Amino acid sequence: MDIKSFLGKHKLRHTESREEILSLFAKHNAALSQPEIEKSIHSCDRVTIYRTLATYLEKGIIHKVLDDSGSAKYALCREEVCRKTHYHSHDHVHFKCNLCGDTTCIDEVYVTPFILPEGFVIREVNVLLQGECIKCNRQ
Amino acid sequence: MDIKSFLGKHKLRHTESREEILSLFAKHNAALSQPEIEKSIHSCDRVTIYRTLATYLEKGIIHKVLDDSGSAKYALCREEVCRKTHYHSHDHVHFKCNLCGDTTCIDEVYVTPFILPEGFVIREVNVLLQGECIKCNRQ
DNA sequence: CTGTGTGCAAACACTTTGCAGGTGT
DNA sequence: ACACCTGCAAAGTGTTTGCACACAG
Repeated sequence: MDIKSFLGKHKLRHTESREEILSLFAKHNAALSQPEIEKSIHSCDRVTIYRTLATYLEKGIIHKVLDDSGSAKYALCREEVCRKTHYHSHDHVHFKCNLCGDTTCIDEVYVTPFILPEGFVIREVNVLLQGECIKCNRQ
Repeated sequence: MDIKSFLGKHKLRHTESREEILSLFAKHNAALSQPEIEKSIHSCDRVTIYRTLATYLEKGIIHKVLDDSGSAKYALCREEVCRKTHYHSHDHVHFKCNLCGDTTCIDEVYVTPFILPEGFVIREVNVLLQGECIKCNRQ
């Protein structure tokens, strides 16, 4: 899918920074943080990366991924997920490998709904599994 | 339970900072971050709080609580939980209220085991539910 | 007395903000 | 042409480290 028209669909201007950051997300399977993006992309300023992430987050193009690494990580929203519900319900599982450090979205795993005591309202569900991923286990 | 002997049991010296920080955790139901502890305790240095948290974490007295607030939060381990398994398996649910900002441990809710594709090994399960808590909903 | 804990200073890492100038449409 | 995007500088916030001194056991 063409990035230029994708950005247009979200009423965003097509710029080099946005193109590069978005295609970096598309290439990478794992969630990315600003510091990680900065290491891969040298053509734009650090602040631009922060602002682009904020913009993409606002437009529902990426979502925040919980992580204990100290810096916020983000991952591309699957088109289907974003279309399904208006309130971004990213109720899928994230897996963080303690060996390679990658955090990836696992879409195949079903999250059993949580039942809380009456009075609680759940708006968002975040599941982070930590352990060793299939890639590291094979090496 | 007496804090002095509790610390002794973990082979830790009894000091004023440790006493204060531990009793703050005991008093509070919600998870605490270093900045929050610093606001409550003025008798010790900021760095001492970080180091005490690191020590308690190492000894399994507290555990890390996932949160999107930008600063790491910690909560007391329930005695029973820590005794049950040697590898701290804090497979309980955390609930963060978007109104009051408190993150609390919900021990009553059962977490259905997650089944991942072969090759993945799960060492830790973290569930963070976000929404509105019972306290805020009633006001 | 000895090893551990603490305070202070400083550095480091991540993130946000203001402003002037550049660019996409 | 205009609104929006970017770079630079600076400041704000959270966290770690080194070293000398203090104190618990």
